[in-house]
Amino acid sequence: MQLGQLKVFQVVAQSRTFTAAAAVLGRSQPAISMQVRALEQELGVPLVEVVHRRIQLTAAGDELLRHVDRVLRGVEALDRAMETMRGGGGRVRIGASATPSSYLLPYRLAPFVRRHPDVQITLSVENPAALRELLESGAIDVAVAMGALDTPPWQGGFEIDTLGTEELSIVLSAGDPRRNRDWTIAELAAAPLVLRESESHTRVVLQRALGHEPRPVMELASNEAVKRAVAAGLGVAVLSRLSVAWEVEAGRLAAATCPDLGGPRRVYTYRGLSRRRLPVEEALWQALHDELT
Amino acid sequence: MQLGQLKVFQVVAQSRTFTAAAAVLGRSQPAISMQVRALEQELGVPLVEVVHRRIQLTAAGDELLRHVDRVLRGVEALDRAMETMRGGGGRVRIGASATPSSYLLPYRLAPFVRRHPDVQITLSVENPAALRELLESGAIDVAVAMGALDTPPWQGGFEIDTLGTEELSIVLSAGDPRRNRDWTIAELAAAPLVLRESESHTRVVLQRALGHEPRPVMELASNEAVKRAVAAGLGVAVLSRLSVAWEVEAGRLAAATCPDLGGPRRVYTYRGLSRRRLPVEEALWQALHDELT
DNA sequence: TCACTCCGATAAGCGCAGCTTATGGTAATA
DNA sequence: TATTACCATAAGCTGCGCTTATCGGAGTGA
Repeated sequence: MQLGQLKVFQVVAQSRTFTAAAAVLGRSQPAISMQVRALEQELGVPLVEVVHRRIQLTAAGDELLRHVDRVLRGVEALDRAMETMRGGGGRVRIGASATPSSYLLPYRLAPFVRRHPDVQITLSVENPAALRELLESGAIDVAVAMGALDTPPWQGGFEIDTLGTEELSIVLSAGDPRRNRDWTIAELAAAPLVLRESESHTRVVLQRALGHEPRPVMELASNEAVKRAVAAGLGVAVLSRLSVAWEVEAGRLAAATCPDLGGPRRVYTYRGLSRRRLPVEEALWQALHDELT
Repeated sequence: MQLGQLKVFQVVAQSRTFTAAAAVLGRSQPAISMQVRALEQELGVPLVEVVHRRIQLTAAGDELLRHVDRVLRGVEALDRAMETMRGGGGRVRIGASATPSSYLLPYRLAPFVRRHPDVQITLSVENPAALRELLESGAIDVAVAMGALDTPPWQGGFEIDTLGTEELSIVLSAGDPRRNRDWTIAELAAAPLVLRESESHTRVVLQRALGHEPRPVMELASNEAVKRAVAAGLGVAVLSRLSVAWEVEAGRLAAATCPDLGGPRRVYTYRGLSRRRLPVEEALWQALHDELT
């Protein structure tokens, strides 16, 4: 069965004569007759008959017409969806680790979303290992991570770019006298630490700087929970400077620096290397890096 | 766009390699590659890519797959519907005038419906003029009428058969002394008549027998209403004997005969002459006449 | 009733879409 | 590095489906 045959049948059903249907379809009359007969033979039921020089659907033809209408509407919907894709609409799936997804990406995505209101963006929060896997399997189109993702073992790997820079701050309660100065690594090691779970990138950096796995007094699942813990005087945290900027500005928390943790580090964007991309995907990638100030 | 291409895409999307998809479809690998590429070119979007030796759908391909699933499900539904038609299922539309549709057809249709529980029968009540038009336009497949329908002016007309016989009775109230005997036409002409509306076949017969248009004391829209009027003593009615059999038997009404109205007359069945028929339609036509006792 | 007209069916011919086999190139695997 | 597995390309062929030309038949008007 062919879509063309169904279309022919639909037009025939709405026409008075085969000749008229042929004119509508821009084909010759025998072509129409043959198509309809082929359809009848394939389906094994009579579909049309000519009575009083007018096309008349049989009961089977009547039933078929309903189905054909439904199928062809489905094809039209398909065409429209692809047209949208072609024209720069569609869907982009971003995966990001916690800090950029909360404190960095919203600012970068906002102008893009305003310019492309018909584009649907999905932002999921994952740890770096999951990001690699999702990107590899095609479940996300773009990954954003603070550190370097393991590059895949086979040739090519990912295309990598820089979204911006990020710096770790030592986060203190509001009145802490040790604020606004450089800490040594020894000083940090001696302080009671409130940290995110062990999969987070901050933990990796800390472990490298301390020379051993940090032993936090408390381990919490979100940046916000960590901040509240510090504010409550439970200890000292190490968080992205971006994530505490508002609270420091408002005087609810204080910050210090620690050069031994390494200076500003890049936030990386990843995407498949040789992937064939939709216009939206390309536009979003460009937007992410163009907005860099 | 071709249904075959959509099917190929669907299989490819569910396969790991083009070669595997080709095996499933029983075609060669280049055939699959070409079909997919043709689809991509026609739709103007990339659909699949091969990453890590595995087929990977792009965002557009993912979206397309959903639409393709829907369309192909629609085609399957279509096939099933046609299979039903082919196998003797389906729908038959009958048009009949009031008396046969109430007092004759139910008995004839009952055994057929019992034997074909998946067949949908539509029975609509129409006057003879409407029946002709509906049959002619294909809106009904079979017509049942008491008298002869005007045969269409062009060659062929309808196929006509006899469903059974019917006789007009004079209907009287239960205690009427004039029951159970032959009336003369003059006697009938002198009686106060309660009749159906002027389009009914009974009126045509009466008019012919009386030599003029009958002048009823009351004109009612249904057989049941006429019976109640007679029972209430409003006058005398002329109705099909079949339609009052129950009431006469129960003693609620009485009947008389009138040879001048003509003896038993046939109830005719009509259908289009050269119409191509489904198995159901043929079976119903046969059943209508086979059940004749 | 007969000629006229309109429409669908049939036949012959042809162009092209789409399949096949054969082969080359490339990425993952040992 | 050799091997394997897979996709892309090329060339050739088959057959589907279109076209034009023509016939036959049914409805229409004088």
